[in-house]
Amino acid sequence: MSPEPAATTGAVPRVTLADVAAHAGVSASTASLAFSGSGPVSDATKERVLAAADELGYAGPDPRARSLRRGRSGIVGVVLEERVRAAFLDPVKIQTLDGLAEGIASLGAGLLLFTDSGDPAAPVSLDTAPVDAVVLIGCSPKFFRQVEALQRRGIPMVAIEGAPGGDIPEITIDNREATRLGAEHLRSLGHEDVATVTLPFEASRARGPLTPEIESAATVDTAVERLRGARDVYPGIRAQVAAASSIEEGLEAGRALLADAATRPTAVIAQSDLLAAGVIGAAEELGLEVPRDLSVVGFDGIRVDGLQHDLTTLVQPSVAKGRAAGEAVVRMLSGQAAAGTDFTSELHVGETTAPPRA
Amino acid sequence: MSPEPAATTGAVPRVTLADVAAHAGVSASTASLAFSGSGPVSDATKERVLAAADELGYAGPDPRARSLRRGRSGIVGVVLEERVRAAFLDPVKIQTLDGLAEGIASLGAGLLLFTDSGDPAAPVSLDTAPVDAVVLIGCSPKFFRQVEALQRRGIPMVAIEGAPGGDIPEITIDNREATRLGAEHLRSLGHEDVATVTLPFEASRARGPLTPEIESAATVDTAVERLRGARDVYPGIRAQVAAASSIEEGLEAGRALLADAATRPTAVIAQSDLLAAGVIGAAEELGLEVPRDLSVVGFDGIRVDGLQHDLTTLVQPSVAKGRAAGEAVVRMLSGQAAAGTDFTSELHVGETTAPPRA
DNA sequence: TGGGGGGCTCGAATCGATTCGACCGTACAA
DNA sequence: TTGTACGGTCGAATCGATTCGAGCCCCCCA
Repeated sequence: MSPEPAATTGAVPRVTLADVAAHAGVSASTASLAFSGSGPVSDATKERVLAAADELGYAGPDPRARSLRRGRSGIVGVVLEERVRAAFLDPVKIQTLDGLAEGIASLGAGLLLFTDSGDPAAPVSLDTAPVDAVVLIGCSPKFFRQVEALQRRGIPMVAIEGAPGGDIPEITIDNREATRLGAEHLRSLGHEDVATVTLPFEASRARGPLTPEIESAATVDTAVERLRGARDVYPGIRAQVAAASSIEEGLEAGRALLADAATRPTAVIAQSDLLAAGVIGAAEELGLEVPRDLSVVGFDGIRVDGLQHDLTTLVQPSVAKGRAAGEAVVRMLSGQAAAGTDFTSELHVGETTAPPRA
Repeated sequence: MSPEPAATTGAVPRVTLADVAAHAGVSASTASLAFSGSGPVSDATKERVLAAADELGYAGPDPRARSLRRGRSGIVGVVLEERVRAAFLDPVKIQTLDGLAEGIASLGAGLLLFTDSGDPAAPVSLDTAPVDAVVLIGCSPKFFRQVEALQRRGIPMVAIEGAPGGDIPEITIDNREATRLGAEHLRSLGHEDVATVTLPFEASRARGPLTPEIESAATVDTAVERLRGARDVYPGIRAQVAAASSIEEGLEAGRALLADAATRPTAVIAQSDLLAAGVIGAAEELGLEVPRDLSVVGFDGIRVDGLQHDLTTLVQPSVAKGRAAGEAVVRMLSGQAAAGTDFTSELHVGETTAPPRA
């Protein structure tokens, strides 16, 4: 389009605001005012500056310089402690992220993803990134070092489901109480022999029956709390640990629990809807009908893509959690204090639970 | 831990490198050297500086200032033209993102997510963010204005599947040829009556039979190219447009195509594996057996969570695409030119295709 | 006609760190 | 002993924009 000789990539002589100002015959300060819009600049001047910018091919103020001066970068960091691939397989996390994006919308900030593992030798980490605030989603205490550094720098932080340590507002849900609700629902239907499929208890993500060792080495509160809730009603409940929250893992766990007709439970409490969908799949493989032969309770209240059943589940406000975190961030950035929030989940009784077969 | 009187959030008097230097009794330049590590600084001095930093609670160089001076922010922007929620429902995009993260690993950069829609009034947009490079994933030409601004600023860009305009290296796959391969596979099996389920043709995402109007208004190359490939073999192929790439949508489309036994095709080419899974589901609802009564070909080669079949599909290198984009970015940032890449997909013959029923 | 009050514009300081070239002293080689 | 080379340190310039306070000019009103 432009008649310029298409500069080679790399050695572009950058145009600065000062150049534009000179070209327009005004001072740099005036030019700056013209760009930021609101300042007291006459329309004529503003136009002249804009025209000069256009002529010189100026693309607007350099974000780096602007952020240094303003002290704000317009970026909110999100820490996920998993690789991208793993993190985004979980619909709840995605919804939470979506809510977060909504919550910080008023900031007009972007979300900077961190999926590193807290490795202090990582090339870029939380503490070398120009973030205005940080939201930790499901993070373990191993981030403590970085969290501390950010606190020293006065960068607001909020945690969603996970205790990274430090004095950080936490957005949580009633994992234990909610699961208890689900368990009570099963008991009220008459179930006595109930099993549970749990989320991973720690980052290594082993799969198999729950052992005391696994339980005592737990770093993921969510799994622990939901298990507690189940135990509140069924103290000796049999538990099978999944390696992740997925249908696939639910299938595995379901097969393990249901294979033996003699020890087969009449109901399963899955710690996530994906796991529940897998358990249902496993039941169907074995020719069992849900809920006639097996009741299944999930957790999350997401719509599992492709699942035909209306799942009985504990609907948690996953989007709201993200939004609350976002709003807390906004509040903290405006200098106010922010407290955490504890959300409650609701039992949705669908068509996957029924009284046990007589 | 520290005996300081826990400053209130908000009004933290920030410690700067200059303060640290003064406290350590060295100049700011030396202190800087001590932090960046590699400079010629005696061990004694370095230690002294670090100790001073520790005493003062200095959390390391301010990323904003550093990025201004260095001209690099350590951030790579990713544009998705959808909301977070929608973008991450697509496993291919996630894998691509994962590959991208891998590809830029050597930069040690974070990924800054943009999901805005190219709205020029959006508060934060691509051109006000401190990014070193930008990767556009599946973006339409409506980003042109911003793309232009970034080019003026000399910020390297790479596009994956999508033509945002401008002179940008593109990472693509052989959508047309690959689909043709799948179609030829069906023809070689003897199929004559084949239908296809397509991805959306534009952002509005209407659902239903493909009409010439929809086709001529298309902005999504992927859908168009894959349709062409199918037509290369079956010129008059009946097409049903899905509103998104999901099992749910595949179910809908499958029902529409298969409902009427009289017009029922013997095979379906789905433009994604999720759609294929849905079509299979729809077939099973109708009591059809795959592949005996219906052959189904997918596209992507992802593992559909929960799908029991070994899907016949066109396996595309989704992770490699991301990685290639990442590597191109790295190359461009080091001043070299980078060209696009056209990847090829491979036909994986699974258990969802067979000769049509005699 | 003089004084007051806006509306615009400008100069200069500032954000915080990095980096280049200069400088200094010491140790080693000639 | 003188020259040289080098490791270590420092000053000052620089990155590019924002912002505060001062100053200027013009208009309006008394």
